[in-house]
This record gives sequence, C-alpha cells and structure tokens, in this order.
Amino acid sequence: MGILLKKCEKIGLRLTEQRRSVLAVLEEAKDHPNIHDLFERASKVDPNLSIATVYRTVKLLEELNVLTKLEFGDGIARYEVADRDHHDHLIDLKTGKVIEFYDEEIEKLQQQLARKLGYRLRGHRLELYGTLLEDEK
Amino acid sequence: MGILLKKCEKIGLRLTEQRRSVLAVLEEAKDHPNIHDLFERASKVDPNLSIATVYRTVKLLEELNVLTKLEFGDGIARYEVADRDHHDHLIDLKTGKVIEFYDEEIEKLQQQLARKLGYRLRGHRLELYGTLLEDEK
DNA sequence: GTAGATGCAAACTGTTTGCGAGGTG
DNA sequence: CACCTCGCAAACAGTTTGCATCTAC
Repeated sequence: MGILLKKCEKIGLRLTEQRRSVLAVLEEAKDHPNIHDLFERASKVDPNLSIATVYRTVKLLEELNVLTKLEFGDGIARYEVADRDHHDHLIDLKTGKVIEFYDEEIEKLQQQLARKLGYRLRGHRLELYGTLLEDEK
Repeated sequence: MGILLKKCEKIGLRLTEQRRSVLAVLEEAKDHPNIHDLFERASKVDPNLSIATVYRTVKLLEELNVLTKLEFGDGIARYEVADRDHHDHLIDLKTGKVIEFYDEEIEKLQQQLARKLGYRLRGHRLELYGTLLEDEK
C-alpha cells in the first residue's frame, strides 16, 4: 500500500475513487508533474475524472503538506511528494530537465542568513539554472 | 535623466509617452511592483495609458535585460531593475515584505555545486521565506 | 443518512493578441 | 512617410467555483 495513501488515511481524508487515482499517479511519478500531467495519467485509470477534481485534490494535498508546489518561472505549477528528504533543483536550460540535489552547507548558510536578517527561516526555494559543461565544446 | 531611460535610448527603443511613464515609475520604485502596480502608478501621470501597453513594455524590457521578472509563488509576476548588483530575496511570510540580501559565500557555493553536477551556472533563484524572530515572544 | 466530494460549465485572473488609429524618428 | 506603438476588446491559459448529483463512512 502506498505511502501517500497511508498518510491520507491517517489524516482522515475521505478516500474516493478519484483521490485514489491521483494519489496512485503521484506515488509512482518519478518526475515533477503539472496538473495536466496528473490529469492525463489518472484519466487512463479513471476515464471520467474531471480536471476540476485534480485541482481540488492537489490543492488539498498541498495545504496538508502532503505535496509541495514547484514553480520554475514558466507559470506552470508542478508538484512533488513533500515527505521525501529535502532537496533543491537544478534546471537544464536547454532541455528543461530537472535535477535534484542537496547540499548541507548551503542549507546551513541560509539558516544563518535569515537569522542575521532577524528572521526565522520557515522555508526556501533554491533553483539553479544552467547548461551542460559538455555542450561547450 | 534616469538611468533606465538612458539605457533604453542607447538600445534604440522608440521612446513614446507611455514608455517614458512606465520607465519613470520603475526608475523611482523602491519595491518590487507587479503589472497592476505599474499600471496604477503610471496612470496617474498618463491617465489613458492601457494595461496592455504596460504588459508589452515590461515584456520588452525583460527581453532586453533591462528588467528582471520575479515570481514568488503567488502567481503574480513582479519586476525590478536588472542592472543593480545581484541580490536574492527574503520574503516575510506574515506581511509579504521583501528584503533584499547578498551573500558572497552562497553565490560561490552555488557555482561549485552546479559544476559538480556537470553544469555551467547561468542563473539562479534563491528565496528565503521566514517570520520575524521578534514576533515569537 | 449525511457531510463531504464530484462533474460540468460558467466565471475569474493574469496575460497575450488582432486590428484599425495614431505618433515617432 | 514608413514603421512602430497604442488603445480597445476579444481571445487565451490556468485555475476556481456554484450547483445539483452522487458516494464514502
């Protein structure tokens, strides 16, 4: 049984057919799907799923901290499961490919910086945009 | 004469009434105005300015690297003059206030990280979200 | 059985665009 | 004068919402 499903059960969410479909898609997604992706994938299992339901489900899950919303500056929201280890993103400017990374030192520095400015760090977003070194030859 | 105006002149932009108004607003903006802000402020000088023109002007300026587009995850694009020293943003979760900061060490770390992943860093976005330490008492 | 979830379509928000009129260089 | 830019309104894309119906608990 999926981790997400279990989590939602624990929260006490009503587990409808539609929510199960969306959760299943999220569960097995290796990428960072947007609403349209989720809708398309879940529709294969549940053909008369409505996109409004996907919006509602995803919004709900985001508010419950089950999902994290990502916005890479193209105006399209993407989602990923929130629970996994924290990481940031590097976006390949040529291909749009998204690479996840984590760096302890940067995390610490951010914490310190916020405090220096008089704030408690509640969250952050770090995105690196780059091009493959290989492509330079 | 404003720096922005001069820059646009050098680029060879046609300097219409409307563009002058928008540039003037940007020139003196101490915050990070969105399109609506720009439209309202510029409208005071140029009452029959159209919001479509603001969109067109801002888009143009962004493409010419005169402006930088900021997106803080609420779906509203904000703008700032691109030329100033690079900096990142800390967003106050309670008030929405935006504080600018710059940290050499973080900049360097990002560069190194990208290279470690096989990329040349072309840009980045770092946003810290926090709450005032003072508010905790 | 009942509160809550769904599908549908209409409404909304931020942004873009086609067109004829107007202004800049 | 030619080309670019403008204002207007209509078109768009992504997202939200009102309402009647349906369903998980």
